[in-house]
Amino acid sequence: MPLPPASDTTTPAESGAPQRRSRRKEARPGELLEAALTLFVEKGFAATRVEEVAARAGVSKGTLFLYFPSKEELFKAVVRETIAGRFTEWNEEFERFSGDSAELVRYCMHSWWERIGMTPASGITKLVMSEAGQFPEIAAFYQQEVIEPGHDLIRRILQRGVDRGDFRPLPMEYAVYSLIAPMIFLLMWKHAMAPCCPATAQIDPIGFIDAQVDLLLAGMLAPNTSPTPV
Amino acid sequence: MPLPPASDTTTPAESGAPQRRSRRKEARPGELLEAALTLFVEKGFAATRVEEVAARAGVSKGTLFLYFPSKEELFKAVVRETIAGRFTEWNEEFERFSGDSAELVRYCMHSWWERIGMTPASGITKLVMSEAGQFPEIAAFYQQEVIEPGHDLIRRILQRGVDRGDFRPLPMEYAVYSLIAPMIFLLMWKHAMAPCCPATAQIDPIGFIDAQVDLLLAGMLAPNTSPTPV
Amino acid sequence: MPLPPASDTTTPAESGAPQRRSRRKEARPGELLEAALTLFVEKGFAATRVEEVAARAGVSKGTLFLYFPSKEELFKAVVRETIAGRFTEWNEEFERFSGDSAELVRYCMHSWWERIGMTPASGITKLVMSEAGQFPEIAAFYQQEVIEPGHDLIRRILQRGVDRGDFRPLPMEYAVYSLIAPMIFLLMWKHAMAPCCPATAQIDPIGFIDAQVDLLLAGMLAPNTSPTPV
Amino acid sequence: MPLPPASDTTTPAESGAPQRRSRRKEARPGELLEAALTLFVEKGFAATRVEEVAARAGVSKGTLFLYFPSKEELFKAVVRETIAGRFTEWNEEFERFSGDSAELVRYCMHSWWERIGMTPASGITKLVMSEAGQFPEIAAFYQQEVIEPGHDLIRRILQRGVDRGDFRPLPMEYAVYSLIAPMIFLLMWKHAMAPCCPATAQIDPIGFIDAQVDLLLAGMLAPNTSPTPV
DNA sequence: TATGAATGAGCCTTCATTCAT
DNA sequence: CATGAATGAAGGCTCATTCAT
Repeated sequence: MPLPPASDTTTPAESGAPQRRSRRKEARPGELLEAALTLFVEKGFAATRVEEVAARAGVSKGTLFLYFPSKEELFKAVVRETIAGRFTEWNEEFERFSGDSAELVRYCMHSWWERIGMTPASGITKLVMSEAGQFPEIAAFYQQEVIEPGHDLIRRILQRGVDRGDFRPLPMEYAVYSLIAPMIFLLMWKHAMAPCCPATAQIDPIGFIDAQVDLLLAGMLAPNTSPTPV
Repeated sequence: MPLPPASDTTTPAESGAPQRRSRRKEARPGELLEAALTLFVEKGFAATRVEEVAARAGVSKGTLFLYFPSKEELFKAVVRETIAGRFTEWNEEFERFSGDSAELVRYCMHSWWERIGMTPASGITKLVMSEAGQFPEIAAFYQQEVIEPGHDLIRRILQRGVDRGDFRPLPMEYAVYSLIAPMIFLLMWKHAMAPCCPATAQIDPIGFIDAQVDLLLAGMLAPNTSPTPV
Repeated sequence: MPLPPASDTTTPAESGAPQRRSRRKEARPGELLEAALTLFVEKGFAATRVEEVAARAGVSKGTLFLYFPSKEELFKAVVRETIAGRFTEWNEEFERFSGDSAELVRYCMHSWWERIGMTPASGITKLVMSEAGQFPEIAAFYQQEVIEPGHDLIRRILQRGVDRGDFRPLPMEYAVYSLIAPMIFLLMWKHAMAPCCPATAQIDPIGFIDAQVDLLLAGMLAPNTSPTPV
Repeated sequence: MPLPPASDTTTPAESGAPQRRSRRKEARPGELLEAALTLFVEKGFAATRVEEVAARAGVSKGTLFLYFPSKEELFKAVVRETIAGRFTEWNEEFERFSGDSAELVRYCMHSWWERIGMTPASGITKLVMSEAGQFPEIAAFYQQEVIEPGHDLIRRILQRGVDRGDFRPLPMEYAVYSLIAPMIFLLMWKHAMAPCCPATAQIDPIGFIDAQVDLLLAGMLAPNTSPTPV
């Protein structure tokens, strides 16, 4: 995973002496991208000031422009960085998987939650969707680099299920979205609505995912297969 | 309903001779809200200039501030006005419905598409989710006025199905989202990604809804119930 | 003359009540152009802040951008405005002139000094030459709209002298510059060096012009013509 | 002369094997001044970035500030270094000259063109005039070190002509400018307008100088002297 | 009420200058 | 000496908001 796993919200450079003008050319872009990710997700693109991003990364405004030629390019870099090359790994896992397709589906969904959904990277999708109108280019890029591969991976998983006789025949072009929709929904919920909603309206992600998988599998499983409980 | 029924994109010619140049004063706020809705949905809150909104409504920038004290208040008014009181009508329809629960579910989803999903009103949801971070109060309001009632309506529909023996027992707190998620997804897709995606990646809404309903019903129907074809 | 004759250095809006937010749409561009002319000439393009220009014109920074989309366009407008349509007038004067060519030449030079050289408009030439590297487009425009017409007018004057037998045959392509060069020199001197030079090094423009004309005419006059004293 | 005689545009290879990578420390300031001269002339003071100057001199930005405390001081140094002590040489040539004054004038002008006008050093004059408003002190310095001596040299040449009876009596204070003006004009033209003008508007320097000299001499020569052809 | 000229705070971006290495 | 990463003040430009008409 490109983002350091544990540095979610804290300021990155808090080790030892707080020396001004520290020279960390290698580390800077990463720190800036991380700060930008957090702030963009939190406040949106327009409402985030580059100065805030710089401050959160522990550098001055000018330094940011040393690494990214503009706020827009910073945004693009955030998107690119956060999603880069995650699918190779997943495709391989899928190829290696030898068990029941229902289990594979459930594993996939949980795995997505752990690696994307619950990490700050999940904010990226929300971000892209929110700002797509302003950055069609970024949206198209995201579609190509994330949605399309994800779509294909899920399609292959379902097709495997059908081919193995685990699942009954499915209308692939739409069935794929039966798995994607709950994830997108969860993510939008988490980033958009959850912070504004009362405790009673919160959603437990694990429960949510399990329930969606249960219901979908119940609809997809081949007739004489025994259902897969959680 | 706050939006005049026939005024999807053009200014309505409500009375016989609409007198091109007669400015109907009472209509002003409505025209401004409509213009604002369209532009906010299209470009987001920050990227929409009040001058554009005014121009699209056919008035001057100053006039806008005569009706709305600030851009933020305009935004809030757009959301408030656009989403009010749609559920009374739907609740009544639900109460009157006497057929099979599967049919009811399908009818609900299609009805949603026709009355919300395919109209500009659908943009509101996209808008609220995109700007929730900036307008928590509006998001909470939306949660209260739209999500909560919608949630309840769907819950009652599902409960009715279970009570009538149409559906097998369902984990209500999550099952509701099985219907909501595809709608939210469709709507975000339509407003965010679709405009940036190639023709091959487009989604046919009717096909999409039917497929989701099929699969979900297949998972929800009571064991010995005959399935509901499209 | 496009520039109001008497308002060279003073702030323009100093009549009666200093009411803020005065609405003077017609007057604004002129006031701004005048302020810009003065400041650009005085400090150069880069060293002049738009805010200063606005302040000198008695308006706020924002107002300037209401009339000129950018500092660069303001600069271009200054150049265009200051030189617009001066040559039609001069061409007509030339056509009407019926006297001796030597007198015509002398009249021309003095006339140039009175109408351009001694007015703030003269700063424009200095400005264009100084900033030509940065604004090739402006320089080309100036060449077309000012230098070329001026060149042609002088050429016709000289040709008239030769044709009438007032002057001996002249190498036109270069002789024209014999008149242009002293003007340009005087102007560069006035705007660049004069302010920095001791009193002993100052040049009296009238004396300078007369002396140049005397010497040049002495070289140009046809052999048997009696010389034209000052 | 401050500029190494052969280093007009390229880095000089003074010693036999110049050792591409051996950084001759003593040469640094010279290389920087040369780079700065070129860029300042080309783009003006404000539009030239110190980083560019450093890059062109093959050093880092920091190094530049090791030799010059500020951009302004760099500018002043460029002017100071480039123009110093050229007149001793010329004064000597003048003292040695024994021929006709008309020839001396023509020689002078051509000599100026070859040693200054056509070399990058000519850019200095353009530079000083363009930036005089920003650097009055530099302009005064230039006046003292270049204009004044040049002025005096020309005055002596003309006086010699008058004294020898080669020229008719001349109003010295202005006649001097009859020779200076064409040079300044040529130089401004070359550096400011020429790069922006169409081929038809270009000026051939040699032709220009000869024509100016011809005309001026025709006006200055004593009545019974035979004219000096090119 | 409606207008649109005017305002000015705010933001992105540049670049001369500094300084730890 | 040399480097180049880092700084931060400054300036162009935008746009929500005000207000005289």
